[in-house]
Amino acid sequence: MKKRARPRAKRGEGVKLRQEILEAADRLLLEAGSESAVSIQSITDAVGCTPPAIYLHFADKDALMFEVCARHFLRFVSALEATDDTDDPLEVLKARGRAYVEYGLQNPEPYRILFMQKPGGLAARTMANSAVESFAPLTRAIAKCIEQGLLLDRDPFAISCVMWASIHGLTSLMISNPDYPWPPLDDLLEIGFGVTARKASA
Amino acid sequence: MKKRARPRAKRGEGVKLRQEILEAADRLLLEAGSESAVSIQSITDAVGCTPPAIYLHFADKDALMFEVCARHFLRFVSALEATDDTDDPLEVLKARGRAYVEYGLQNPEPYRILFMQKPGGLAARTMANSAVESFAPLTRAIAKCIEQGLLLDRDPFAISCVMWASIHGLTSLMISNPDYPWPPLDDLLEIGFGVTARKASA
DNA sequence: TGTACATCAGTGAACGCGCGTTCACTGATGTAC
DNA sequence: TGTACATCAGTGAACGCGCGTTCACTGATGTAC
Repeated sequence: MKKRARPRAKRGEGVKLRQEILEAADRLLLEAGSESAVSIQSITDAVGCTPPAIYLHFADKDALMFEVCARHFLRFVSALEATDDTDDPLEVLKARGRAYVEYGLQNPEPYRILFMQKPGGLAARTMANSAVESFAPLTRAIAKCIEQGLLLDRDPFAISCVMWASIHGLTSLMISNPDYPWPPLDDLLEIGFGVTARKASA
Repeated sequence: MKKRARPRAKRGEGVKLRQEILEAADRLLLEAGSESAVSIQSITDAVGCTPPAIYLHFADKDALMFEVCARHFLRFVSALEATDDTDDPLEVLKARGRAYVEYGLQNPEPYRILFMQKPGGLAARTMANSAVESFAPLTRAIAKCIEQGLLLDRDPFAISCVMWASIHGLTSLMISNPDYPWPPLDDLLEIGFGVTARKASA
Protein backbone atom coordinates (compact mmCIF):
# COMPACT_ATOMS: atom_id res chain seq x y z
CA MET A 1 0.00 0.00 0.00
CA LYS A 2 1.64 3.20 -1.18
CA LYS A 3 1.40 6.11 1.21
CA ARG A 4 -0.44 9.04 -0.28
CA ALA A 5 1.73 12.08 -0.61
CA ARG A 6 0.50 15.19 1.05
CA PRO A 7 0.42 18.27 -1.20
CA ARG A 8 3.07 20.77 -0.30
CA ALA A 9 1.78 23.76 1.62
CA LYS A 10 1.76 27.18 0.02
CA ARG A 11 4.01 29.92 1.19
CA GLY A 12 3.24 31.14 4.67
CA GLU A 13 1.12 28.07 5.37
CA GLY A 14 3.93 25.86 6.54
CA VAL A 15 2.44 25.96 10.01
CA LYS A 16 -0.43 23.81 8.77
CA LEU A 17 1.85 20.79 8.65
CA ARG A 18 2.85 21.54 12.21
CA GLN A 19 -0.79 21.27 13.24
CA GLU A 20 -1.28 18.06 11.30
CA ILE A 21 1.79 16.56 12.92
CA LEU A 22 0.51 17.41 16.37
CA GLU A 23 -2.89 15.92 15.63
CA ALA A 24 -1.46 12.75 14.12
CA ALA A 25 0.91 12.29 17.06
CA ASP A 26 -2.01 12.78 19.38
CA ARG A 27 -4.12 10.21 17.57
CA LEU A 28 -1.29 7.69 17.40
CA LEU A 29 -0.57 8.17 21.06
CA LEU A 30 -4.11 7.12 21.88
CA GLU A 31 -3.96 4.13 19.57
CA ALA A 32 -0.44 2.93 20.23
CA GLY A 33 -0.72 3.27 23.96
CA SER A 34 2.62 4.70 24.92
CA GLU A 35 4.92 7.50 24.07
CA SER A 36 7.76 5.28 22.98
CA ALA A 37 5.41 3.28 20.74
CA VAL A 38 4.82 6.37 18.63
CA SER A 39 7.69 6.63 16.17
CA ILE A 40 8.61 9.55 13.95
CA GLN A 41 8.00 7.25 11.01
CA SER A 42 4.48 6.38 12.10
CA ILE A 43 3.66 10.05 12.48
CA THR A 44 4.96 11.01 9.07
CA ASP A 45 3.19 8.02 7.52
CA ALA A 46 -0.07 9.20 9.04
CA VAL A 47 0.45 12.78 7.94
CA GLY A 48 1.77 11.96 4.48
CA CYS A 49 5.11 13.73 4.70
CA THR A 50 8.68 12.54 5.25
CA PRO A 51 10.58 12.26 8.53
CA PRO A 52 12.85 15.27 8.01
CA ALA A 53 9.77 17.48 7.72
CA ILE A 54 9.21 16.94 11.43
CA TYR A 55 12.44 18.73 12.18
CA LEU A 56 11.30 21.77 10.25
CA HIS A 57 8.70 22.32 12.96
CA PHE A 58 10.06 20.70 16.11
CA ALA A 59 13.53 20.58 17.59
CA ASP A 60 13.31 16.85 18.25
CA LYS A 61 10.87 14.10 19.12
CA ASP A 62 10.85 15.11 22.75
CA ALA A 63 9.74 18.64 21.96
CA LEU A 64 6.95 17.28 19.78
CA MET A 65 5.63 14.88 22.39
CA PHE A 66 5.95 17.53 25.03
CA GLU A 67 3.62 19.77 23.06
CA VAL A 68 1.15 16.93 22.55
CA CYS A 69 1.05 16.39 26.29
CA ALA A 70 0.74 20.05 27.10
CA ARG A 71 -2.36 20.19 24.90
CA HIS A 72 -3.84 17.28 26.74
CA PHE A 73 -3.12 18.87 30.05
CA LEU A 74 -5.05 21.96 28.99
CA ARG A 75 -7.98 19.84 27.86
CA PHE A 76 -7.88 17.94 31.11
CA VAL A 77 -7.99 21.11 33.18
CA SER A 78 -10.84 22.40 31.02
CA ALA A 79 -12.78 19.18 31.56
CA LEU A 80 -12.46 19.66 35.31
CA GLU A 81 -13.45 23.30 35.24
CA ALA A 82 -16.47 22.63 33.08
CA THR A 83 -18.05 21.00 36.12
CA ASP A 84 -18.04 24.09 38.30
CA ASP A 85 -21.69 24.95 37.86
CA THR A 86 -22.84 25.00 41.46
CA ASP A 87 -22.22 27.11 44.53
CA ASP A 88 -22.30 24.18 46.91
CA PRO A 89 -18.60 23.62 47.59
CA LEU A 90 -19.14 19.98 48.42
CA GLU A 91 -20.89 19.44 45.11
CA VAL A 92 -17.94 21.13 43.42
CA LEU A 93 -15.62 18.59 44.98
CA LYS A 94 -17.79 15.66 44.02
CA ALA A 95 -18.29 16.90 40.47
CA ARG A 96 -14.58 17.44 40.05
CA GLY A 97 -13.79 14.02 41.39
CA ARG A 98 -16.25 12.38 39.06
CA ALA A 99 -15.08 14.43 36.08
CA TYR A 100 -11.48 13.55 36.91
CA VAL A 101 -12.06 9.81 36.98
CA GLU A 102 -14.26 9.89 33.90
CA TYR A 103 -11.70 11.88 31.97
CA GLY A 104 -9.02 9.40 32.94
CA LEU A 105 -11.05 6.36 31.97
CA GLN A 106 -12.06 7.92 28.67
CA ASN A 107 -8.52 9.11 27.90
CA PRO A 108 -6.33 6.49 29.50
CA GLU A 109 -3.24 7.08 27.42
CA PRO A 110 -3.05 10.84 27.83
CA TYR A 111 -3.80 10.33 31.49
CA ARG A 112 -1.06 7.78 31.85
CA ILE A 113 1.41 10.05 30.18
CA LEU A 114 0.45 13.04 32.25
CA PHE A 115 0.22 11.42 35.66
CA MET A 116 1.72 7.96 35.63
CA GLN A 117 5.18 8.56 34.28
CA LYS A 118 8.48 8.73 36.03
CA PRO A 119 9.92 11.87 37.61
CA GLY A 120 11.61 14.03 35.04
CA GLY A 121 9.26 12.74 32.39
CA LEU A 122 6.99 14.79 30.22
CA ALA A 123 4.26 15.05 32.79
CA ALA A 124 6.50 16.43 35.47
CA ARG A 125 7.83 19.07 33.11
CA THR A 126 4.39 19.88 31.72
CA MET A 127 2.89 20.23 35.15
CA ALA A 128 5.80 21.88 36.88
CA ASN A 129 4.53 25.37 36.12
CA SER A 130 0.82 24.88 36.14
CA ALA A 131 -0.12 22.02 38.43
CA VAL A 132 -0.11 23.87 41.70
CA GLU A 133 -2.20 26.72 40.35
CA SER A 134 -4.47 24.29 38.51
CA PHE A 135 -5.40 22.72 41.78
CA ALA A 136 -5.98 26.06 43.47
CA PRO A 137 -9.76 25.99 42.77
CA LEU A 138 -9.86 22.63 44.50
CA THR A 139 -8.10 24.06 47.51
CA ARG A 140 -10.56 26.97 47.59
CA ALA A 141 -13.57 24.64 47.44
CA ILE A 142 -12.11 22.66 50.31
CA ALA A 143 -11.57 25.81 52.32
CA LYS A 144 -15.22 26.71 51.76
CA CYS A 145 -16.29 23.25 52.88
CA ILE A 146 -14.32 23.70 56.07
CA GLU A 147 -15.89 27.11 56.67
CA GLN A 148 -19.32 25.60 56.29
CA GLY A 149 -18.44 22.72 58.57
CA LEU A 150 -18.65 20.13 55.80
CA LEU A 151 -15.10 18.93 56.23
CA LEU A 152 -12.87 18.54 59.21
CA ASP A 153 -10.62 21.48 59.97
CA ARG A 154 -7.19 20.63 58.57
CA ASP A 155 -4.81 22.33 56.18
CA PRO A 156 -6.86 22.71 52.96
CA PHE A 157 -3.83 22.08 50.80
CA ALA A 158 -3.06 18.82 52.63
CA ILE A 159 -6.69 17.76 52.24
CA SER A 160 -6.51 18.56 48.54
CA CYS A 161 -3.47 16.33 48.27
CA VAL A 162 -5.29 13.47 49.92
CA MET A 163 -8.30 13.95 47.69
CA TRP A 164 -6.17 14.17 44.61
CA ALA A 165 -4.42 11.00 45.70
CA SER A 166 -7.69 9.14 46.22
CA ILE A 167 -9.13 10.16 42.90
CA HIS A 168 -5.89 9.63 41.05
CA GLY A 169 -5.50 6.28 42.76
CA LEU A 170 -8.88 5.10 41.56
CA THR A 171 -8.27 6.40 38.07
CA SER A 172 -4.83 4.94 37.63
CA LEU A 173 -5.61 1.58 39.18
CA MET A 174 -8.66 1.18 36.99
CA ILE A 175 -6.60 2.09 33.95
CA SER A 176 -3.75 -0.25 34.88
CA ASN A 177 -5.90 -3.15 36.02
CA PRO A 178 -9.06 -3.16 33.94
CA ASP A 179 -9.62 -6.83 34.70
CA TYR A 180 -9.63 -6.39 38.45
CA PRO A 181 -13.14 -7.06 39.81
CA TRP A 182 -13.91 -3.40 40.47
CA PRO A 183 -17.19 -2.56 42.11
CA PRO A 184 -19.25 0.02 40.22
CA LEU A 185 -17.54 3.39 39.99
CA ASP A 186 -20.54 5.08 41.56
CA ASP A 187 -20.17 3.00 44.69
CA LEU A 188 -16.47 3.76 44.92
CA LEU A 189 -16.96 7.48 44.51
CA GLU A 190 -19.79 7.49 47.00
CA ILE A 191 -17.75 5.64 49.59
CA GLY A 192 -14.76 7.90 49.08
CA PHE A 193 -16.67 11.13 49.11
CA GLY A 194 -19.45 10.06 51.41
CA VAL A 195 -17.01 9.14 54.10
CA THR A 196 -15.11 12.35 53.74
CA ALA A 197 -18.09 14.60 53.43
CA ARG A 198 -20.30 13.55 56.28
CA LYS A 199 -17.43 13.25 58.68
CA ALA A 200 -17.58 16.77 60.07
CA SER A 201 -21.23 16.42 61.00
CA ALA A 202 -20.15 14.08 63.77
CA MET B 1 37.74 -1.16 30.82
CA LYS B 2 37.68 -4.86 30.08
CA LYS B 3 34.80 -6.75 31.59
CA ARG B 4 35.92 -9.44 33.97
CA ALA B 5 34.99 -12.89 32.84
CA ARG B 6 32.98 -14.94 35.24
CA PRO B 7 34.37 -18.43 35.91
CA ARG B 8 32.27 -21.12 34.34
CA ALA B 9 30.06 -22.97 36.79
CA LYS B 10 30.71 -26.58 37.60
CA ARG B 11 28.42 -29.31 36.53
CA GLY B 12 25.04 -29.21 38.20
CA GLU B 13 25.64 -25.65 39.33
CA GLY B 14 24.40 -23.95 36.22
CA VAL B 15 21.48 -22.63 38.21
CA LYS B 16 23.88 -20.32 40.03
CA LEU B 17 24.18 -18.14 36.95
CA ARG B 18 20.42 -18.00 36.81
CA GLN B 19 20.38 -16.53 40.30
CA GLU B 20 23.10 -14.05 39.45
CA ILE B 21 21.21 -12.93 36.37
CA LEU B 22 18.06 -12.36 38.40
CA GLU B 23 19.95 -10.37 41.01
CA ALA B 24 21.79 -8.26 38.46
CA ALA B 25 18.58 -7.53 36.57
CA ASP B 26 16.98 -6.54 39.82
CA ARG B 27 19.82 -4.21 40.73
CA LEU B 28 19.91 -2.65 37.27
CA LEU B 29 16.17 -2.17 37.34
CA LEU B 30 16.52 -0.08 40.46
CA GLU B 31 19.38 1.95 39.05
CA ALA B 32 18.19 2.39 35.48
CA GLY B 33 14.67 3.25 36.45
CA SER B 34 12.63 1.40 33.88
CA GLU B 35 12.19 -2.01 32.47
CA SER B 36 13.09 -0.98 28.94
CA ALA B 37 16.24 0.74 30.17
CA VAL B 38 17.62 -2.59 31.33
CA SER B 39 19.16 -4.30 28.33
CA ILE B 40 20.32 -7.86 28.00
CA GLN B 41 23.79 -6.50 27.39
CA SER B 42 23.81 -4.48 30.60
CA ILE B 43 22.75 -7.54 32.55
CA THR B 44 25.42 -9.79 31.08
CA ASP B 45 28.03 -7.07 31.57
CA ALA B 46 27.09 -6.87 35.23
CA VAL B 47 27.14 -10.63 35.68
CA GLY B 48 30.26 -11.25 33.63
CA CYS B 49 28.82 -13.64 31.07
CA THR B 50 27.73 -13.27 27.45
CA PRO B 51 24.24 -12.51 26.12
CA PRO B 52 23.46 -15.98 24.83
CA ALA B 53 23.94 -17.34 28.33
CA ILE B 54 20.72 -15.56 29.30
CA TYR B 55 18.80 -17.81 26.96
CA LEU B 56 20.15 -20.90 28.64
CA HIS B 57 18.09 -19.94 31.67
CA PHE B 58 15.20 -17.84 30.41
CA ALA B 59 13.00 -18.14 27.35
CA ASP B 60 13.38 -14.46 26.51
CA LYS B 61 13.81 -11.07 28.10
CA ASP B 62 10.15 -10.88 29.01
CA ALA B 63 10.30 -14.09 31.01
CA LEU B 64 13.35 -12.81 32.86
CA MET B 65 11.80 -9.48 33.77
CA PHE B 66 8.59 -11.20 34.72
CA GLU B 67 10.44 -13.27 37.28
CA VAL B 68 12.21 -10.20 38.63
CA CYS B 69 8.86 -8.54 39.16
CA ALA B 70 7.28 -11.59 40.70
CA ARG B 71 10.05 -11.63 43.30
CA HIS B 72 9.37 -8.01 44.09
CA PHE B 73 5.69 -8.66 44.42
CA LEU B 74 6.39 -11.34 46.99
CA ARG B 75 8.66 -9.01 48.93
CA PHE B 76 6.04 -6.31 48.77
CA VAL B 77 3.33 -8.58 50.14
CA SER B 78 5.71 -9.72 52.88
CA ALA B 79 6.45 -6.11 53.82
CA LEU B 80 2.73 -5.52 54.27
CA GLU B 81 2.14 -8.66 56.27
CA ALA B 82 5.04 -7.95 58.59
CA THR B 83 2.93 -5.16 60.04
CA ASP B 84 0.13 -7.35 61.30
CA ASP B 85 1.18 -7.38 64.94
CA THR B 86 -1.97 -6.07 66.57
CA ASP B 87 -5.51 -7.26 67.11
CA ASP B 88 -7.04 -3.82 66.65
CA PRO B 89 -8.40 -4.01 63.10
CA LEU B 90 -8.17 -0.26 62.66
CA GLU B 91 -4.51 -0.34 63.63
CA VAL B 92 -4.02 -3.11 61.11
CA LEU B 93 -5.41 -0.88 58.40
CA LYS B 94 -3.27 2.07 59.39
CA ALA B 95 -0.14 0.01 59.71
CA ARG B 96 -0.72 -1.55 56.32
CA GLY B 97 -1.32 1.82 54.75
CA ARG B 98 1.84 3.25 56.20
CA ALA B 99 3.87 0.18 55.26
CA TYR B 100 2.48 0.35 51.74
CA VAL B 101 3.46 3.97 51.16
CA GLU B 102 6.84 3.51 52.77
CA TYR B 103 7.59 0.47 50.68
CA GLY B 104 6.66 2.40 47.56
CA LEU B 105 8.79 5.40 48.42
CA GLN B 106 11.75 3.21 49.33
CA ASN B 107 11.38 1.01 46.25
CA PRO B 108 10.01 3.38 43.62
CA GLU B 109 11.10 1.44 40.57
CA PRO B 110 9.73 -1.95 41.59
CA TYR B 111 6.59 -0.20 42.70
CA ARG B 112 6.23 1.59 39.41
CA ILE B 113 6.69 -1.61 37.51
CA LEU B 114 4.21 -3.50 39.64
CA PHE B 115 1.46 -0.93 39.90
CA MET B 116 1.99 1.88 37.43
CA GLN B 117 2.32 0.06 34.16
CA LYS B 118 -0.14 -0.39 31.37
CA PRO B 119 -2.73 -3.14 31.21
CA GLY B 120 -1.27 -6.33 29.84
CA GLY B 121 2.10 -5.36 31.29
CA LEU B 122 4.15 -7.34 33.69
CA ALA B 123 2.33 -6.13 36.74
CA ALA B 124 -1.07 -7.13 35.45
CA ARG B 125 0.20 -10.61 34.65
CA THR B 126 2.12 -10.92 37.89
CA MET B 127 -0.84 -9.86 39.95
CA ALA B 128 -3.55 -11.58 37.99
CA ASN B 129 -3.38 -14.71 40.11
CA SER B 130 -2.41 -13.35 43.46
CA ALA B 131 -3.66 -9.79 43.83
CA VAL B 132 -7.19 -10.52 44.87
CA GLU B 133 -6.13 -13.05 47.49
CA SER B 134 -3.28 -10.80 48.60
CA PHE B 135 -5.77 -8.15 49.54
CA ALA B 136 -8.03 -10.59 51.32
CA PRO B 137 -6.48 -9.80 54.75
CA LEU B 138 -7.26 -6.15 54.11
CA THR B 139 -10.86 -7.01 53.35
CA ARG B 140 -11.08 -9.07 56.54
CA ALA B 141 -9.68 -6.23 58.65
CA ILE B 142 -12.24 -3.90 57.12
CA ALA B 143 -15.03 -6.34 57.87
CA LYS B 144 -13.88 -6.45 61.49
CA CYS B 145 -13.85 -2.66 61.65
CA ILE B 146 -17.41 -2.59 60.40
CA GLU B 147 -18.46 -5.19 62.99
CA GLN B 148 -16.94 -3.07 65.72
CA GLY B 149 -18.60 0.05 64.36
CA LEU B 150 -15.30 1.66 63.36
CA LEU B 151 -16.22 2.02 59.70
CA LEU B 152 -19.46 2.69 57.95
CA ASP B 153 -21.40 -0.33 56.83
CA ARG B 154 -20.66 -0.80 53.16
CA ASP B 155 -19.37 -3.66 51.03
CA PRO B 156 -15.95 -4.44 52.58
CA PHE B 157 -14.46 -5.24 49.21
CA ALA B 158 -15.56 -1.90 47.80
CA ILE B 159 -14.11 -0.14 50.82
CA SER B 160 -10.86 -2.01 50.34
CA CYS B 161 -10.76 -0.79 46.76
CA VAL B 162 -11.20 2.82 47.87
CA MET B 163 -8.52 2.43 50.50
CA TRP B 164 -6.15 0.78 48.10
CA ALA B 165 -6.80 3.60 45.66
CA SER B 166 -6.10 6.27 48.26
CA ILE B 167 -2.89 4.70 49.42
CA HIS B 168 -1.76 3.84 45.93
CA GLY B 169 -2.64 7.35 44.80
CA LEU B 170 -0.44 8.90 47.46
CA THR B 171 2.39 6.52 46.75
CA SER B 172 2.36 6.89 43.00
CA LEU B 173 1.92 10.64 42.97
CA MET B 174 4.77 11.10 45.39
CA ILE B 175 6.93 8.86 43.24
CA SER B 176 5.98 10.58 40.02
CA ASN B 177 6.11 14.13 41.34
CA PRO B 178 8.80 14.27 43.98
CA ASP B 179 9.12 18.02 43.52
CA TYR B 180 5.48 18.75 44.26
CA PRO B 181 5.17 20.62 47.57
CA TRP B 182 3.84 17.62 49.48
CA PRO B 183 2.84 18.14 53.09
CA PRO B 184 4.47 15.69 55.53
CA LEU B 185 3.46 12.11 54.87
CA ASP B 186 2.25 11.74 58.44
CA ASP B 187 -0.28 14.52 57.95
CA LEU B 188 -1.53 13.00 54.73
CA LEU B 189 -1.94 9.55 56.24
CA GLU B 190 -3.63 10.98 59.29
CA ILE B 191 -6.10 12.96 57.21
CA GLY B 192 -6.86 10.00 54.99
CA PHE B 193 -7.25 7.48 57.76
CA GLY B 194 -8.53 9.82 60.39
CA VAL B 195 -11.42 10.85 58.24
CA THR B 196 -12.25 7.31 57.36
CA ALA B 197 -11.84 5.88 60.80
CA ARG B 198 -13.77 8.23 63.01
CA LYS B 199 -16.62 8.53 60.57
CA ALA B 200 -18.75 5.74 61.96
CA SER B 201 -18.72 7.22 65.44
CA ALA B 202 -21.03 9.93 64.14
C1' DT C 1 8.01 43.53 -18.19
C1' DG C 2 11.89 40.64 -17.53
C1' DT C 3 15.27 38.41 -14.73
C1' DA C 4 18.38 37.31 -11.05
C1' DC C 5 18.17 36.02 -6.49
C1' DA C 6 16.33 34.70 -1.84
C1' DT C 7 13.30 32.11 0.71
C1' DC C 8 9.95 28.65 1.90
C1' DA C 9 8.48 23.98 2.35
C1' DG C 10 9.66 20.36 1.87
C1' DT C 11 12.08 15.33 -0.26
C1' DG C 12 15.33 11.09 -0.86
C1' DA C 13 18.74 8.62 0.80
C1' DA C 14 21.52 7.42 4.16
C1' DC C 15 23.88 7.12 8.84
C1' DG C 16 25.05 5.18 13.21
C1' DC C 17 23.38 3.07 17.06
C1' DG C 18 21.49 -0.25 20.24
C1' DC C 19 18.65 -3.77 20.68
C1' DG C 20 16.93 -8.91 21.37
C1' DT C 21 18.08 -13.05 19.55
C1' DT C 22 20.29 -17.05 16.99
C1' DC C 23 23.81 -20.10 15.15
C1' DA C 24 27.70 -22.78 15.21
C1' DC C 25 31.07 -23.98 18.10
C1' DT C 26 34.13 -25.21 22.49
C1' DG C 27 36.04 -27.12 26.47
C1' DA C 28 35.37 -29.31 30.80
C1' DT C 29 33.20 -33.01 33.22
C1' DG C 30 30.72 -37.10 34.00
C1' DT C 31 29.30 -42.09 32.50
C1' DA C 32 29.09 -46.76 30.18
C1' DC C 33 31.60 -50.54 28.88
C1' DT D 1 42.30 -48.74 33.95
C1' DG D 2 41.51 -46.83 29.61
C1' DT D 3 38.57 -44.78 26.18
C1' DA D 4 34.60 -43.44 23.52
C1' DC D 5 30.67 -40.86 24.05
C1' DA D 6 27.08 -37.76 26.04
C1' DT D 7 26.04 -33.80 28.44
C1' DC D 8 26.59 -29.42 30.68
C1' DA D 9 27.66 -24.61 30.69
C1' DG D 10 28.72 -21.73 28.40
C1' DT D 11 31.37 -18.37 24.20
C1' DG D 12 32.17 -15.48 19.76
C1' DA D 13 30.41 -13.55 16.07
C1' DA D 14 26.87 -12.11 13.64
C1' DC D 15 21.99 -11.00 12.09
C1' DG D 16 18.09 -8.17 11.13
C1' DC D 17 15.41 -4.67 12.67
C1' DG D 18 13.71 -0.15 13.93
C1' DC D 19 14.86 3.92 15.59
C1' DG D 20 15.89 9.28 15.72
C1' DT D 21 18.34 12.27 13.09
C1' DT D 22 21.20 14.58 9.39
C1' DC D 23 22.84 15.95 4.85
C1' DA D 24 22.51 17.49 0.39
C1' DC D 25 19.31 18.64 -2.68
C1' DT D 26 14.74 20.38 -5.23
C1' DG D 27 11.03 22.92 -6.96
C1' DA D 28 7.70 26.43 -6.33
C1' DT D 29 6.92 31.10 -5.01
C1' DG D 30 7.84 35.70 -3.82
C1' DT D 31 10.90 40.14 -4.20
C1' DA D 32 14.38 43.75 -5.79
C1' DC D 33 15.97 46.17 -9.49
